[in-house]
Amino acid sequence: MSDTKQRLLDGALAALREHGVTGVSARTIAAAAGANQALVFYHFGSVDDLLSAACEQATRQRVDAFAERFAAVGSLRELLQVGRELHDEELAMGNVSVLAQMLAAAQSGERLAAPTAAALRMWIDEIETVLQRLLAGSPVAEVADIPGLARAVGAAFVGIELYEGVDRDGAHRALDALDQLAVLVEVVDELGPLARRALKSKIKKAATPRG
Amino acid sequence: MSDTKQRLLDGALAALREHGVTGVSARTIAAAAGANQALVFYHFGSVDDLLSAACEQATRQRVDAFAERFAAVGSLRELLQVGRELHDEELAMGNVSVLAQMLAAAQSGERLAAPTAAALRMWIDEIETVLQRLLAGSPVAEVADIPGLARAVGAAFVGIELYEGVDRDGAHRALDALDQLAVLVEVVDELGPLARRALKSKIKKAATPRG
DNA sequence: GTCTATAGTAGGATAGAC
DNA sequence: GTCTATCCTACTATAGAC
Repeated sequence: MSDTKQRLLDGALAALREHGVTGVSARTIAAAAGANQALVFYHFGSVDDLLSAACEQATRQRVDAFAERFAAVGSLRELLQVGRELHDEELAMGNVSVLAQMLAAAQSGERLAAPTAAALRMWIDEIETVLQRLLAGSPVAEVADIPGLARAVGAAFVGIELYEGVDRDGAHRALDALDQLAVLVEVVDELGPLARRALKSKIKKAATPRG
Repeated sequence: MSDTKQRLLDGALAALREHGVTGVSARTIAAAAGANQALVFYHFGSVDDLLSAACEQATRQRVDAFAERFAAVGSLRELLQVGRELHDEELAMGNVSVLAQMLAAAQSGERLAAPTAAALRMWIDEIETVLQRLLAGSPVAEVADIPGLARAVGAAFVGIELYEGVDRDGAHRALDALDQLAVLVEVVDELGPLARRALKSKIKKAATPRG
């Protein structure tokens, strides 16, 4: 990977951070990269392709950087805690959630949809692995589709990142509330075997998955 | 409200739907409204101000249209069900979640932040009212901050809307999983008084809210 | 691979006729 | 209130020198 190409990838993220998805352009990216505007097209063909590549690479790196922490997660609260660390680090790095910006742009920019979905998928896969491990043998696994839950968690996290951008206190309060809710789920999971069996039978009766 | 002004408000939503936040402009809005481009500035001063006004008005209308349905909600599953109806209706109307697009734009467009936050707040307030009613006297209310939960739910919903734009099947699966999870929460809520008291005491011990 | 220059397009915003 | 016309800026993308 040539030095310039990498600088453009980094510049794309920087431009996304600074100007947002509405203000990103070959020119703002090149300026952030300290490179010439024409090189965007020489190396990547189009701005969208550069953004896609940058999102893919950045997400890959962030996911790898958090791999050990995900592997060490032993409870839902700890999973949420890792989520908050991720959230805080992104914030400290000045990231306005690159992924969320890309998702918004991808709603109508069809060419961005697949690369963006792939990037979000990386996070979802990590979450799915953790949930699978945490919830094995729990009543939750009896009723809920784990891959579906992982998708819900990933998407919800993106939503909260966006929310934080317009209401920091509100987002903080939301995360605290989820933390408290996680306590409840864990307590249920730690119920004695008798209570759990009763719970399971109630769940079986109540569970009528909607089509 | 003059006819043209209203057509511009509708046109702003249409342009947001069709071209996304990256493709919206005074020209695309005016085209969608069947009006002259200069009228955007005459009536609203700037594109951002028009977008803010359109988002505010549209959200107000949608919230009002769902008021009775929110009032009729009697369980968490029903709340989720109303959320899905909302989601489906937005989709059928061709809305790519106007609010999510605005949130993305608001991350770096400072002038959009406050109006967008206010619009999201309308949904959050509705959710908060419902949760307050549903969870009164439940173990959940003992541990979790209801306004915080409402914020988490609202933000999560926005995230899922965005996710749907790039992976329809994945979003559907996520919502199904949440539906199944809601069953679990309800079952907990319907536990006998004895089990509930045990739960509460466990919760009290476990609950150590993070600062 | 990197630069300058430029063509062609679209955008925000205003002035002024009607 | 609405329109035309216009200014100026910024954008994508390419051509061609180096």
